[in-house]
Amino acid sequence: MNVKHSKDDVLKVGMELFRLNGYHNTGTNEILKTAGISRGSFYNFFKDKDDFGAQVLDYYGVWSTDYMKELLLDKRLNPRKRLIHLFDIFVQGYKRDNFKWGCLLVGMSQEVGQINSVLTHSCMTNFENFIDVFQACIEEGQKDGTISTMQDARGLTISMLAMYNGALVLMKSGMLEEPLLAFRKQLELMLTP
Amino acid sequence: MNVKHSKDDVLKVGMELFRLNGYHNTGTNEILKTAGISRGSFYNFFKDKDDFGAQVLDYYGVWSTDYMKELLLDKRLNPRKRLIHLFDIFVQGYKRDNFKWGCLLVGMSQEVGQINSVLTHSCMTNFENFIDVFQACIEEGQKDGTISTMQDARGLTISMLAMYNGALVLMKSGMLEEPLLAFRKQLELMLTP
DNA sequence: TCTCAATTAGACTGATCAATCTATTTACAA
DNA sequence: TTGTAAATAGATTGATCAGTCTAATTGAGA
Repeated sequence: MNVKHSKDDVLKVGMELFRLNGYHNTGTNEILKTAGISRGSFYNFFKDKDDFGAQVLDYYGVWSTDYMKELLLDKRLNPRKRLIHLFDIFVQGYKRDNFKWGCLLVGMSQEVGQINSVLTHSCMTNFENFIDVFQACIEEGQKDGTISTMQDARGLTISMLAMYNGALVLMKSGMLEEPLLAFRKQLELMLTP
Repeated sequence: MNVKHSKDDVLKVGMELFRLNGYHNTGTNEILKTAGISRGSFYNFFKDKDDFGAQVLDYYGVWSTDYMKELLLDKRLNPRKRLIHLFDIFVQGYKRDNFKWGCLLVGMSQEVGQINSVLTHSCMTNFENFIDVFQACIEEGQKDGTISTMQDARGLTISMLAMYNGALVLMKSGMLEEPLLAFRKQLELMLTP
């Protein structure tokens, strides 16, 4: 027990550094130092930095969707309220940490050149997973009448996540809470039937 | 006339490369080679890469807002139709180039670590300029009744731009046209009174 | 035409990058 | 306890990075 430097610990460090400072802006030395492991261990765990990056993306994806599913499957609230509650919690979290965290998928997908990279593909796969989780909740809400049917479930899901991602972009650019509040307001409008 | 290698030419090259492949992922050598100038000229024009990056951001900001103003001040359409027309043209443009371009502000703001960078500040300033341009149009539409007043002008503007930025993120991640279409549909819903 | 400062060319520098390599330690099975 | 493979340490490597430096070229004013 108490395995000090497991692979997951390094992935967590990578996730945090990449979210804070970007992928290319974070060197392997910083990762090694922060995680407290040696270069030998790192390259024993991961083929190269891109492989590490892809595994960090998946780690982030699983870490996020696990938490989201927990909230989006909570039958004590109707689907619309579940969504609003989830985003409220997310916004709270960003605020608590002074808006320093970005979304890893957003950051890396923009940073990585599009052709020929493992990372681009990994970003899209994880985005699609996000969409699936939210879409299920929205479909449920559209069926029981608690969510607007003005746009089909997938379109509404993508619009909603796009607006959320964009709000995070503005937040991290220095606008802090304002875009999150605007999103919060518009979210309610777009979900309400 | 026909000044081959003006400062603006280099800025344009930087804008394109940064939009395609990101800031840290684009080396000065690639910029020099693409623009066809020497290292000496580059460092005669720009103090360092960050200074170049900041000027590229401003170049992109002016280049964009000039075009947006042209469409958003076109009195032949009502404000709501102006906005929809503008985004339709933007979407058309991205499609024409196979969705390879991202938004420079989105990309760079996520890529650059937040503390102590000229670039972060430059991103926010340019975002604020974008917001001002759109907000004026939305205010006009809210006054003449062609745009929804469910959210105040600034909040609605930020929501709209957030959703657009987020759609571009998803587009560049490999989802191509789908997020743009979802945005297009939701845009109409959120603007209509 | 001459002068001199501004611009440009491109070799060069030191720092830093991802990645490799060898030696050593650890963990575990026999 | 011993044998062996996996895991780890960390010095090292070559490539590439941003940025500097000196020499050559250009262009405008006298």
